[in-house]
Amino acid sequence: MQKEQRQKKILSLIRAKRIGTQDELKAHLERSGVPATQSSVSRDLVELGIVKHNGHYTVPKAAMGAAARGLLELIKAGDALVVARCEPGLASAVAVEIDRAGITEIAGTLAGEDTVFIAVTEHRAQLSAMKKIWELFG
Amino acid sequence: MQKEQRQKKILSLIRAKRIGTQDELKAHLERSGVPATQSSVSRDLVELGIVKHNGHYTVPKAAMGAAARGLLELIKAGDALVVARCEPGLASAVAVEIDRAGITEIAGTLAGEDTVFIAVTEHRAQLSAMKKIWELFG
DNA sequence: CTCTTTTATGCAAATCATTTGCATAATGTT
DNA sequence: AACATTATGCAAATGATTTGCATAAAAGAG
Repeated sequence: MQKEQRQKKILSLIRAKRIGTQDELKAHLERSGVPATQSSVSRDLVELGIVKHNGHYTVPKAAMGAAARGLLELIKAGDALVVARCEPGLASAVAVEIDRAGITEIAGTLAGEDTVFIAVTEHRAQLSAMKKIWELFG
Repeated sequence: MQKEQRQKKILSLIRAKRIGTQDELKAHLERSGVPATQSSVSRDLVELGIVKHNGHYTVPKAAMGAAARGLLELIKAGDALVVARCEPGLASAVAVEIDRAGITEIAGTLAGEDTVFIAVTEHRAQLSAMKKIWELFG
């Protein structure tokens, strides 16, 4: 699936350069080895909440919501574990928020200082749990 | 998708009647117009956390004895992990009790606030470890 | 222990959902 | 208006989940 990778690249490109059109963005993406079409770029921008302001695209605060609440990244670990990296000291807060969401495919969470282990019930649940967590913090 | 509907029916059937085998359950489902196979029923029962007790299936509720000592539920997580959900603050106590029991298929435990991760040595040990833990607290 | 019954699971096919690109419509700019 | 840019309906491609079959594993009976 290209989507996730493409959207990450879009975020970093837009933070780094001043980009004025979707075709320009498409060109940059292709130059960094990520295929793209204008259609997909258009849909990505909506999903990421990126808006055009003064003639160029910018990442709004909303897209940084997860980091603001401590969640930095989610990493798959084996078949039934997801590791959440957090800002130092915020792992418990992140874990509590995840627990409260009552996501059924999550078997349980264990928080350290800046890391949360999130056990999912089975492999097929791993991806959807990750999606739901991102939504929670989005 | 049949799955959701089938699982709902399974829950109500099991609460209403005394059902002893998966084939029996399959027959009841089909009589109420929901197609089913033993395979699917088997997988549904796991997903719903339904367990056979005294020769018939029941919707699980944490045994009183277990709850009194903090253990609320046991959940399989992937191949070699079991997650124990506990009353807030009692996870360490539960973990200590499990450790003391010296269950050989348990490789180790890690307790948080209300969650214990229980690593088992191999997949085939997962179910029997869960049984032994329930016995411990039952 | 062996035989029988019951339950679990690897695998491939079927089903269902998401993502994509194309064509083109809508919108904005000059 | 003419041109540039962005959005969207739709069908095809891709990916994920669910299912049934066949059979393995486990539990139970004798």
